[in-house]
Amino acid sequence: MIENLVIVESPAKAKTIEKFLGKDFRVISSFGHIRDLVKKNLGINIEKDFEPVYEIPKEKTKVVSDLRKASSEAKNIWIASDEDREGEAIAWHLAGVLKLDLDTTKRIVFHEITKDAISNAIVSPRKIDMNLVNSQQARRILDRIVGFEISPVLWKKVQPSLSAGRVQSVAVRLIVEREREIFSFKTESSYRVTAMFRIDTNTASAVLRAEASKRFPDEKEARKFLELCSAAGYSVTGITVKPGTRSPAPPFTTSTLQQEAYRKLGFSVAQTMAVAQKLYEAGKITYMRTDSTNLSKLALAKSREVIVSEFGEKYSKTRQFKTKSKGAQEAHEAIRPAYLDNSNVPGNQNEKKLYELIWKRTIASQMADALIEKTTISIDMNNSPVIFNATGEVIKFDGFLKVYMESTDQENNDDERDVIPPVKKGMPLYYNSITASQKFTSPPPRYTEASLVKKLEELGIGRPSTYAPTISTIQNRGYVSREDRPGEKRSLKILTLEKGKIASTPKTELAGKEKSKLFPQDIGMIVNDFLMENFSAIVDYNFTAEVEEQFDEIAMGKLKWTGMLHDFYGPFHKTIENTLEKKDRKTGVRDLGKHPETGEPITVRMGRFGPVAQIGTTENGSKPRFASLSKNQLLETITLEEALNLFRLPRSLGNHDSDEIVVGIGKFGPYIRFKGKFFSLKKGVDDPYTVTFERAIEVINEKNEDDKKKVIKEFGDIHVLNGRYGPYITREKQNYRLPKGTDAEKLTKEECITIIEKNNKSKKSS
DNA sequence: CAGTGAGCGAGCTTCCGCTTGACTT
Repeated sequence: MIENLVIVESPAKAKTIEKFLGKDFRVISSFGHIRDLVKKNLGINIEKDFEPVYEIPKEKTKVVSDLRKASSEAKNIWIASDEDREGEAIAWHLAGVLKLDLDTTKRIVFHEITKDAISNAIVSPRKIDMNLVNSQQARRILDRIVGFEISPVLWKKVQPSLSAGRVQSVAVRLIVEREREIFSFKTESSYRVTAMFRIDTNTASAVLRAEASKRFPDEKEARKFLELCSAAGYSVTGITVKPGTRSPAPPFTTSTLQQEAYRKLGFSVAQTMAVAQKLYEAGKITYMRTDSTNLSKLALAKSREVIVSEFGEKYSKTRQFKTKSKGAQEAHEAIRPAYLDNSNVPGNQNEKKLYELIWKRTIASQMADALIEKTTISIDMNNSPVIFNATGEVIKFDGFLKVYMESTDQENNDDERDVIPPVKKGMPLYYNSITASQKFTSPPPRYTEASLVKKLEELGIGRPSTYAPTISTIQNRGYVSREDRPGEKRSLKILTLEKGKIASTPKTELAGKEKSKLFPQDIGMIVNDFLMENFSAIVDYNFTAEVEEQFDEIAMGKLKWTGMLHDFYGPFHKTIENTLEKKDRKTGVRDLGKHPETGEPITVRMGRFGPVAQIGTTENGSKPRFASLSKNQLLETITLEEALNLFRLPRSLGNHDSDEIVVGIGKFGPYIRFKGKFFSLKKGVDDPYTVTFERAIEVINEKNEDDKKKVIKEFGDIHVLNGRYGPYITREKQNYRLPKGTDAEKLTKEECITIIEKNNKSKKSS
């Protein structure tokens, strides 16, 4: 039996700490919270002053029995859960479940996982802070009330199984509102003029790229200006050289790691967290769910050592960054390598890449500023007030840039900076070419998973442990979807002045191409509008910040937690009742107009099986016709013409071999149906609205030919087929893998049956 | 794999934050 027991939240942390504490201490983990509000029902006695009803969730029973056993064997128990609201509550629940005396239970916290910090903590325990615990209870209960009272209203008024919550509903709102900004955005264009000057009459001399200080609204104005340019004389009128500095970004928090891993490595938010978890469990990095940019003294000293030996003394600059995000609780360090001398680690490709990113970011944060020199040259025209500006940037000292440069969300960076050739004030310049290119304004960008996390963090909504799950939730509910869009070609004009002549070149560019962006879905927009109409206080961007202030007051002992909940619940519950009393349901219905031939009304709305278009009504006994909207069409933006088009499918192409050929659009895109079989139409090759009878037969024959090639052997209902991953056996819609090294061509019926039986056995036994 | 839109209704769904595996393909 070991006398001393320390309980922490994470098993990986337990392992590390046990090493520091030595033989007399046993360290075990609670795996986070061990007790929560009951799963079913509200779990709160509203009338009894919001008394919570707690239970130990099923999946925690084993952990709890292990904890009970360990604590009964120990003489001294330290509870070392994290130093924040949730950690304090975990400590309190532990004390309750393990029947520990609140007055004598030793509560300790580590600010960093080092031997000194841990030994110091052990000798100075405190009591559990009930004010902090109560602020957590208030947070937990408020979230439960919001989620479990609004969601059932959605089931009644919109659709079953929907959900609403303090965090997820705001995330959806951000995406819906951004989409509407994009709908209403009006693209404008103007002409930007850039000149390539040379510094003397010799055509081979150095070139200076400069941009006109004015843009021109249309082609006519641009052309007029180029004509002036053609006749103008140019001279350098000003040279300014400004020194500047650039500083490194702070070390990673969960949110910034997710953003950079997306920008630099293309990781999804969930993927980043999964890879980071692996690195953490292997002891390669510190804890990955943190809102702090702090580095331990040990890490600061070690970084300095590494930087000085790798790059030299002048590259080192020790910095401690202040955490600026709203509502940060700073229970952990920033995310950093556990051992800073390792610039890389063994592991799979993604682990290596993410580790390197973390190493570089951490090291760079402790390096010197980069020194830059920015040069601006202004060039006058002798026949126009418009001036040209050339800018160039020279890095005088690279500093932290030697290791790491933070990326931005902007995709096209027009801001090119060139090397400036030697010029003097008053010097004449001569143009090689001057170009006016049409430039279009772009709408605000759609959110990526990572930029949504950034926005939520700015608003102080959600926590490092919930960013990734929240993003999954709003996708799982069908509120938003992560998609690519091919974009559309758009034509633009370029006017070029060369040797006194202006030529016009038409060009095309791709506009609106999207990769892995979050798009709102119809149900997300309907739910959002419903919440905005009825629960505007909850989806207000400041709601979380306001309740957080009150949680802080509870934590400081200035506000009673049950009183706070009471003040919130009164008006909130009234709103719930008022909303339930309203008769109408929210279907997102839109009237598109009348059928051009029959005059029947045409509407779109959310139906039982999704968004649907409808011609006619059930009035006076007539039967309406229905058609599902296709993917990428929204109730809010579909036009009458597009809706009418939906009713043209499925359509018959006529009979072949005395069977009908039908063309339609299904779940998996456009298809041809013939003799009960489906033949996919390829995107961009065949259009289901215009495909002909002859072409359909071609598609059918091609597919049948391909299918024949797929068959290697046939024994009654057993087929040996060629699949994506090589040959396999199929029988009664079940597929069976071949043992390694089998020659599919030589298989006999008996051998096939043996393989099938073997496969079935191993499935049952496992 | 590739529809469905008559209407009723039993029984279900749902939150946010802590933490990791145990599951399946």
